[in-house]
Amino acid sequence: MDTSLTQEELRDHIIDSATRSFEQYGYHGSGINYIIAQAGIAKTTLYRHFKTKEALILAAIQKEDVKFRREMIDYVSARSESPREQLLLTFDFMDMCFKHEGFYGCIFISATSEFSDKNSMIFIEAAKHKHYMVQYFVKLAAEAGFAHPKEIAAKINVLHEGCVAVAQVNTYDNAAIHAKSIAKIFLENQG
Amino acid sequence: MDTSLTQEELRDHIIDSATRSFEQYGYHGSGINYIIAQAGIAKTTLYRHFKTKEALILAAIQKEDVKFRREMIDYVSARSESPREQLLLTFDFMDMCFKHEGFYGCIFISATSEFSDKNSMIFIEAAKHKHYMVQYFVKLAAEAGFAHPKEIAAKINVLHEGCVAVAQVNTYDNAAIHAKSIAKIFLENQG
DNA sequence: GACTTGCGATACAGATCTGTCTACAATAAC
DNA sequence: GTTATTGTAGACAGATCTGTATCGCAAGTC
Repeated sequence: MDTSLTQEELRDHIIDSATRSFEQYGYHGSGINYIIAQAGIAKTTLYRHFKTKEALILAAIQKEDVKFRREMIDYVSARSESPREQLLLTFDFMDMCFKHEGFYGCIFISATSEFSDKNSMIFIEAAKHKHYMVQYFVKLAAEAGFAHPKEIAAKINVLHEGCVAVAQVNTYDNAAIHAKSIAKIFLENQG
Repeated sequence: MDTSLTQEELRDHIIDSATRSFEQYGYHGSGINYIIAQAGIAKTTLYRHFKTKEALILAAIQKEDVKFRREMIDYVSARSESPREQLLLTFDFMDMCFKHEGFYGCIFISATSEFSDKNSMIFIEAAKHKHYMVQYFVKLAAEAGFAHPKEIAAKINVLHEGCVAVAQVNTYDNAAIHAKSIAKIFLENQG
């Protein structure tokens, strides 16, 4: 690295750099040597902060979970106070994500693809993120006064996952906008 | 292998065996040695049929594309002659897929995750499958008489991708049934 | 019966992977 | 000044990966 960083900052820098690599090349496709080259650090440094590659992956997933949800919540909270509106605004947030250069898909879905053993730590952490996402949708649906917030949330979640997958394959498909318009129609038909 | 197979049958057997491995462990996670052990063949045999691992992956993707779409079309065609009904029946087909033991997610999405370079043959072949899927939805939507079949198809596609991703993380979520009920409401509101 | 073809088994080459080790520099604490 | 800590640089071990080469066997063809 270049200039003075605290241990915490350096650790974050390693995670961020590794995350970009995981996004682009997947977990198995991202070698330790490549990761440290991208981060500009020595191998010793990486292994001082993370005992194994799996520990690095877990840290990356956990950090991305917190970051993604915080950014999403900030985005929608800044634009509306209505829970129902917020449910729909999450799709605008997704749309913004897709247009970012460096978007290659959902690293949590990728994690469950590459580590399909449902007892593995990596699968569990990735699934945890998806669970938190649904919980957030449940909260908004309940606040919006829908009769069956869990069901609403599960369906909003299907639309979210769907637009991510479509955007991953076909970047310029307005997948999030499509998902939003479906969500709108769907919510309007819930009474 | 055990008994007499034609070259074509053996080739198919290798592809099927490799596909199961790719589904469970991903492409980078499936080593050649593991694949041949699972297939019960010699390494020489594999490399006689496929020049490289990439060629094997491409063959697996192409075969799965044809197989999946044929099975889906057969499934819905056998159950209804109404294009509109068929659009909805695709979700029942997905539900059936998810309940199969050995379902680990969509190998086409996994392919685009692990090989994100949009110029790579693997990405292109995987994207081709998704394109064929949308084409099929367009055809059904047009036959059903919807005014904007392409838009309908794109949205049905979002629901498809969504329920696959949800099912991959949480197998017992009735994701396909949720997607179907959204699709139903959505189609009813298209006039 | 000789020859060809396809497959199994396995040794092997060469690359790459994860993770450890040693050596050295810079900085802060005492 | 000494010592502990944290970093860089990179050699290295050992495993694993892709792909090739060699050998033997079985079956079909001439």
